[in-house]
Amino acid sequence: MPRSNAVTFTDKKLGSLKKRAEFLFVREGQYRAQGGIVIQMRKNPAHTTIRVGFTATKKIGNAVIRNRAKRRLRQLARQFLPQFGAVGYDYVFIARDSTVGRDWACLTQDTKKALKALYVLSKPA
RNA sequence: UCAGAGGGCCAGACGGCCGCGGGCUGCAAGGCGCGAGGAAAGUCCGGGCUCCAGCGUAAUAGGAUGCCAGAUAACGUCUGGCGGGGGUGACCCUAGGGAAAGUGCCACAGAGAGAAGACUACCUCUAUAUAGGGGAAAAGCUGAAAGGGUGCGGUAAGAGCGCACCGCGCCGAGGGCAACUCAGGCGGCAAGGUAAACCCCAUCCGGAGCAAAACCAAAUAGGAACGAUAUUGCGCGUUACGCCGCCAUCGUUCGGGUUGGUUGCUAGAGGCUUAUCGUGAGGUAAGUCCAAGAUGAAUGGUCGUCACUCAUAUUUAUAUGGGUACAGAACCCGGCUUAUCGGCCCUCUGAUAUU
Repeated sequence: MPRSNAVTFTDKKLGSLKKRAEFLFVREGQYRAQGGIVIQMRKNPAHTTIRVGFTATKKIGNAVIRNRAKRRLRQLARQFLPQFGAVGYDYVFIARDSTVGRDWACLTQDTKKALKALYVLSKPA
């Protein structure tokens, strides 16, 4: 059976990062911290789709807090990555202390600004 | 009404919009239905299940448990009872076997601390205003603890020295399955305490865990299986005995570690209702229901209305703002422990008021 993320996606469906090695790979790329969110990005020549992963460390809180933060990040990714993400890049969304408590409207603005800034970096002159 | 004791339950509700993970159905588009907890937590006990060359019997070491009876698959859990302690009471607490098997410890103070003791005070004798001898455990002092308590008799002064009551120890008819209880009798009353100190006794216990384990696909060797020959003791298992297994050579066949996927994976010591047996934990029978299954890991995001509650303001009913815990399944059950905003219900006890 072929690996699901090896299939060439033509729609806007997002792939996901699953291995620790993949997260470490993205960490070496560009990053942008904005308000209640940190986004990392790196070009991955092996894929022609947008892939995304989520990180919430123990520094943020217990399991309930971390899961809640990841759900909000996942919701943000669904809303904005198909529109503002760069194809062929891997993204990692990292939760901060303020991710859970921050107003949802502010969080969406943070995400849009961060993604736009990173999109510019993905198209070097 | 106030104060308190025991037990049970809930864990904000509803609706838009946008989404997620399984299942069923459909050629497809889609449709239908399901989707966190009382602790899912800590991983502290007990099981099921899976694997590990072991299995049976016995023993050693180690660990756990420790009044009695019962419940249960099992337990260190639960139920009922007994003993001890606390409370006016409802009720609560209790590791509660053995100290004449042995070892250790009991500081300091104090005259004396375990077959105790004479410092002061007391009684008495001898010389005589002080010293010495004797009696004595009643008073003082010390201490956590001073070798039964109170009263009467008794005496030089005293003392279980004698007696009564209380306490204690031993025996014990009768009651109880048992722990134990107890009518009565006997003994003048003891060489203490500590075993969540070592220890002794009784009972129980193999280890690792779903990242267990099985299968499929890809890719590769030091291996694995079967058959034949060889038959020595060695190795594995904590040890001994018994049974069994492995071992060297040849031939044939198949293929580790790792990665991905599938199974394990949710119908079970299952929930609910009724009947019945039992003081109860629970047992039995009938009916009925199917209730998450992810794997960088779904069960959500956001907005609105209402509910509860807190603060502030005042027109005492509204406005504004805040809050609505602890916490997230990861193979599954039975418990224990810990965390928890706010609220509701039931039963019982004491006090006060009224009738």
